[in-house]
Amino acid sequence: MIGQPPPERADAARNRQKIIEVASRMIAEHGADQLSLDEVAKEAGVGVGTVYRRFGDRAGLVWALIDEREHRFQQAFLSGPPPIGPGAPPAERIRAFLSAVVDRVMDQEDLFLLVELGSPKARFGGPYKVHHTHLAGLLAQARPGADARFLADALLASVNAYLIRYQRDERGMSVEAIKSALDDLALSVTGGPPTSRRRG
Amino acid sequence: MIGQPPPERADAARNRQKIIEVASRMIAEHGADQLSLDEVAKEAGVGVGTVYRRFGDRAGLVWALIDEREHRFQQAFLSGPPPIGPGAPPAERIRAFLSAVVDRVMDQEDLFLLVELGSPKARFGGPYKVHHTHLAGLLAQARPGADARFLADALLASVNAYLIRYQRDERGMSVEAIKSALDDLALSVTGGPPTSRRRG
DNA sequence: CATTGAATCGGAGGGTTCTCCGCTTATTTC
DNA sequence: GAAATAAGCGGAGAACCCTCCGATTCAATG
Repeated sequence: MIGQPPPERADAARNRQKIIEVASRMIAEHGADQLSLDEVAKEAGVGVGTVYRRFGDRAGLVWALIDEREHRFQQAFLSGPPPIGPGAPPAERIRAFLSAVVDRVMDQEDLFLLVELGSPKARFGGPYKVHHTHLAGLLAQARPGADARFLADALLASVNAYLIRYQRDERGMSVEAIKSALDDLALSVTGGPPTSRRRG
Repeated sequence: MIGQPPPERADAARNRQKIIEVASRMIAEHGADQLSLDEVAKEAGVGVGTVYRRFGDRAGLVWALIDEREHRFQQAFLSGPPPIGPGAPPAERIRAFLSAVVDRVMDQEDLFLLVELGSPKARFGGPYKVHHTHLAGLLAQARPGADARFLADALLASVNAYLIRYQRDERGMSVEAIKSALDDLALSVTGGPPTSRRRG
């Protein structure tokens, strides 16, 4: 989403590609929390300085890996079929979106966990801004008068990778149960049944 | 809240005290993000191994510092005067509690920021469990039939230190505005006005 | 091609977190 | 007191993140 005034040099592009390949493979083999940038550099045959020049820091590299699958996800909620895409009423799109975010996070759970313990810049950068803008737009329609941007942050905070993992592993909730509870929360926020509610 | 079968030895207690003192002073002088455990150890006149034996890791030490003010806060919502303490209706206590949590986080903002980038064990340990149990209890009363424990996690996720700081510094929201929006969210969740609502 | 200057590379090194384990000390028991 | 033993101590060192900057390489130009 940012223009690159001078196009990337050939060797730089080659190295970026190689680094991403190696990092993906090492994560698949040893798990994301074992990822050492020193080792990635050595394995990719470049200096560690090159890794940092290309990706800024550890979280930057992780975002690059996340981005590979992110585009398809964004297509779905920006221009895909309802209920997540345009066409369904806002409240319904919100619920479909949140459910999809849960799946999205589970899909690359380790990577999202890593990103979330990076710097704030990393946490709220990357795809977060896109998700937030989208959700805030829908909320503004579904619940005019409320602070849509705050609510968007609050809902996204409820689907952060750490919390989901905690609820799954420590509280023994299934992913379905999490989605159901989230659905209930979204219903409340968008003006659903005030005190009773239909079954999940 | 955990029994300690063998009481702590005198030298160990002395060292714990000394380490906490030194850490508090160093944070007051240089800021929490500059806190180096090596330096704390040297300054306290103990080996770095002693620091880790006593506090487990960096986040453990930070919790110990947070705990010093935590007790007074817990008194307030467990047995203090309404609306945060017993006596007020649950929905009102929830809103008062959330507002107080925001103040609590702002009070030791740097420390909460540090804790939140520790391991999950650190994040959901310590005071978190107490806050969660309290909030879930109130939610179960205010909104029977809903998944109170999930909702408690979701609301607490909305008041995490990173998010508050982000809203304050990047979005330019005042603490009052944050509290007001949070109040709105809590009203929705506890069965407040479905779509319109009174002004914050 | 040869030149040239800007972009890129790479790895030594500073600073940090945390582990490991032989040595020391407090406390209990006789 | 002295001996026994469990707990605690401490610092060397492994592993890691990231910075810095001289050496190198690319690609545009004549």
